Amino acid sequence: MARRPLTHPRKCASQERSRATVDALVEATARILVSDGFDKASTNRIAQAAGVSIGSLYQYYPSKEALVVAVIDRHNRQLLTVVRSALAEVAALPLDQGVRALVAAAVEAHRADPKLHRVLAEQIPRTGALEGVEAFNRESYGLFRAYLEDHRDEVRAVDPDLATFVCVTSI
Amino acid sequence: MARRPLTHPRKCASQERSRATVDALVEATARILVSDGFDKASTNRIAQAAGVSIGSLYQYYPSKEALVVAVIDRHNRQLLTVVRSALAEVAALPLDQGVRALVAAAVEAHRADPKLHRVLAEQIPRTGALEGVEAFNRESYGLFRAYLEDHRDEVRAVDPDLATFVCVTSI
DNA sequence: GGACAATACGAGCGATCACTCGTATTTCAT
DNA sequence: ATGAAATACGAGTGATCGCTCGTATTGTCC
Repeated sequence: MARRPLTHPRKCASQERSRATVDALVEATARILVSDGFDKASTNRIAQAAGVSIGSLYQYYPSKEALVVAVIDRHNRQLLTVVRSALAEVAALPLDQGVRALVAAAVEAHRADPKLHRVLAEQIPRTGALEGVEAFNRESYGLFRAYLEDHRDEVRAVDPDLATFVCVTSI
Repeated sequence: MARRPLTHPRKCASQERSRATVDALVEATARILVSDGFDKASTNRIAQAAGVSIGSLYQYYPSKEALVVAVIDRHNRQLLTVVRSALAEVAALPLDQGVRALVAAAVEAHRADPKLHRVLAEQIPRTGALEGVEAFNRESYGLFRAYLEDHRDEVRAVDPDLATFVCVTSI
């Protein structure tokens, strides 16, 4: 049977030292993905850029795909905290101002590293990291939905949140 | 000095046989680019898919990039004939109907092989095929501009053509 | 039919890839 | 202090990459 490459971390880092190693690996992976793209991001180069031996890399991630998935997860977590805090800040504002502020925040968030977002989005199908991404989308959707229902003044449809995310994502 | 890879065909095919070889190579390159993407499209596999030896491939194209450029050029030529005939068909219509028909034609044209278009667009910067693409854009722009000036009824700006192309392209 | 160019062929080269494994070093509970 | 577990290391493996080059085949012209 054709084995699809493993995409889960191999072991969790229990000591301080190894946690630093894992962080360096994920960070270096993101950096190389941005500067060179997925296929030029060889495991050897990632390890070198992270200041970590190739052996240590494979001690924590069983494949190149697993590393990319780790970057995707981290990116999702970061985005989610941004979304959460943005919605919290806006919760009390009237809807039109609130939406305006949210769009501004989203654009700002994506201006941080649009290229990373693009590269990661391209690799989602290849790595099969759909579950995590969908969880992210579900939570964002739920939060925004709650915000909308708190301000059920001028509700036209419940689609706009999705539309907004699609737009921002494709930027 | 760092040599950038050559992107021009190595020699022109003078006999019938070799023209068939070149056609098969470009066709196979397009097919593999669509199905597997740029980096999985190895020259060995392209040659095999074209039913051509690897040696013959390098007799006509000095590099993998040159092959991709050939595919881009062919794609541009095909698109240009579509644009030309669409504008010719629409020349007599009033502006609003004409634009509508043009947009429909553009969408239809891109539905033919959107994935090829996407892959090629991604490789344009890497291959430096900008000249040809810009020539294509210039000609399209010129043709559309002429159409607009023939119907200078409701002209708001001359930008719309560019905007239209950007939109359609990104689809 | 003979000579010469055009075309086609594919084994193979060096580089790089993702990845393994045996070994050295560090951490930490005892 | 000590021994086991955790961590780090990097040379090395087989596969594949882009690409070269010597050779065989086909077409053209006299």
